[in-house]
Amino acid sequence: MDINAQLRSEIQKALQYLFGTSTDDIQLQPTRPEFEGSHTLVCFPLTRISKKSPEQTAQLIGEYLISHTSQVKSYQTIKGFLNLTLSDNFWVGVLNEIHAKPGYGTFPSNGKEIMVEYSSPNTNKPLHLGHLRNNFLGWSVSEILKANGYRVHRVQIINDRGIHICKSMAAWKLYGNGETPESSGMKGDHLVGKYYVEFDRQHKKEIRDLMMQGLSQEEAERQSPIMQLAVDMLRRWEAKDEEILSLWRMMNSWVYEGFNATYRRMGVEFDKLYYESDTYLLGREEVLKGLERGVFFKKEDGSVWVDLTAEGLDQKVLLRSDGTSVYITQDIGTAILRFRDFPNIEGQIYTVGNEQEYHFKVLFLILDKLGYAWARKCYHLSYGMVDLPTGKMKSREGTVVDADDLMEDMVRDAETLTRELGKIEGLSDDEAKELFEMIGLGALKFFLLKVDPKKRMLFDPQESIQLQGFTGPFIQYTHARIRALLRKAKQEGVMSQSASIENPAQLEPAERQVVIVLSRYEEKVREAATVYSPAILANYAFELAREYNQFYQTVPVLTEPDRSRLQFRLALSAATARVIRHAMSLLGIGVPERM
RNA sequence: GGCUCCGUAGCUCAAUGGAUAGAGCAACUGCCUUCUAAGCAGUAGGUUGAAGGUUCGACCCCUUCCGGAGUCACCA
Repeated sequence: MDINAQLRSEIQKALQYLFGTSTDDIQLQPTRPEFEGSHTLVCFPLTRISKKSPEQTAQLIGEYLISHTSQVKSYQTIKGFLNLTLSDNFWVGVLNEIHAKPGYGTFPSNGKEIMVEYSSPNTNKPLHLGHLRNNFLGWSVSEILKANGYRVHRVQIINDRGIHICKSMAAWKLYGNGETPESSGMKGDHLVGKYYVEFDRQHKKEIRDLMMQGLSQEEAERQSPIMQLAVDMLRRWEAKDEEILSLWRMMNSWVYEGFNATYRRMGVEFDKLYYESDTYLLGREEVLKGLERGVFFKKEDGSVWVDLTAEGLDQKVLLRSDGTSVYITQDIGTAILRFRDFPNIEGQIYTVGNEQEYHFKVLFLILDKLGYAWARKCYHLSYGMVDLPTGKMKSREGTVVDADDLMEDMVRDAETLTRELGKIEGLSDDEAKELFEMIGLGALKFFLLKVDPKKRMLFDPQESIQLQGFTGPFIQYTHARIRALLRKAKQEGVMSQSASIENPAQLEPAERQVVIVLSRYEEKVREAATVYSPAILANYAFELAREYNQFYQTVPVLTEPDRSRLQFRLALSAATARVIRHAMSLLGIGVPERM
């Protein structure tokens, strides 16, 4: 089945036969579309072995492959490139295998477990566009790893404590008049976010007033009454003051309810949630243990540090002089707790923005220093920020794109266009609604996933609602069209009963191209996992859909009189629909039966 | 300032050190009396930020420079 591996081994045999020695460095690549063939052997590096020119080397190998293998039908050499054309017979066999393999694209269990963290929001405001990229990425990478045979645990760390939530609490206490999600009809996370914004407004106002009275900016920021209230709340929270704790629990519960609704619509789930309030103390203990063992050191003021100068970094504080935790302290605790909870995982993948690259470098080094072997298997899945045409998203400047609003907009646009195109006849209201949701979310997810995660990307709302070209809906549409075709074939009774495909005498170029693209799917699933990039599959799904559309446009299916050709085309269509569905599901995107 | 990442068509993005650097959008031209035109075919668009170097071969590796972003908190 693995065509590359087959060819590689045949080529190695050829080298052995022709030149008396071989190499593992066989450079096989897809043939460029402007040339004949499907696989290209780059022969320049082989001249060391052959002691001949690249052209001659290519020629000799080509001749050998034709006479010694069943699959290579002809070859063409251009400069040092050996382009191999495989027989149509072989390609029919390939399609047969794909067709007969329901799990094409899913690999058997490799016995390994892995943990993927994503989302991990603060609890003081609703999710935004950046969280969407994060969540879609985390979900998709999890699906990709599962398809590659891993058992995956999806988790997040919820940053539920700290000054940020106390700010929302303080503003609510002062100005909320007991407002609740029920009384206001507002989603809980948005309600709490409203008071976070309110805090900032008040804080700024108080700073202005205090500075007018002659205080410095820094003093004013600290002495502002609302800031002092928030800081006091944080102190009382750490002292387990019941009044504060119950306010904190109440407001966080509002947020969780809101988050859950957002996650539901996004289509993401988690196997286990970790809360910072549960792990920061463990982190503190671990740091203290490390201090005893001499892994860390204490400064005169009582603060605890790690020295990473030997690793090319600097010194990092782990506990403040008053003994309290900093950000990284709880991450240490969380990591250790997770490996206790899931002793069989071989590592963790942290889906976190690239602004925290330094942080994770430090974290993994610390865990390593503490003697945890798994630290070396931890990976920061670092992704680039999402920018707007107006520049960077800034919550304080109100330029943040809200996740709920955006999803709503996308679905509404999908609905408008679908109605305009008159594509909802025959659908019930529920079915239509489901379709709009699938298209809107599909467009959004695809837009965010088609770019290499590592790269920062621009989110242009105008472009994201596009449903043509390199988009999710284009691929969904291709799938729907195939399904319609297959329904009709069944209805007309032209669908073959036999499981295997008959061999048409010769393939149309468009048919052959589709099979070639289909045959590359599993290596793409592998590659996506090794580089943690859903973009690989997004690009692949697009390429497949495009290739199929070309076939669909140029080759008739249902009206084809030749029985074996008809069956081949139906099988080709069915396999394409299945691979599209599979690839899209790895992106977290559904595909419709009609649209 | 130190470190890291990024500069590819007007815009958004592709391209394991390999062929004439490819798609989508936008622009322009065609194709619905045949399986869904959210489609297909075509035209135009490039000194891959600049200059050197390594290599049979460089968007990719190395050096310098220019431009942009991130980071270097007893913030998270």
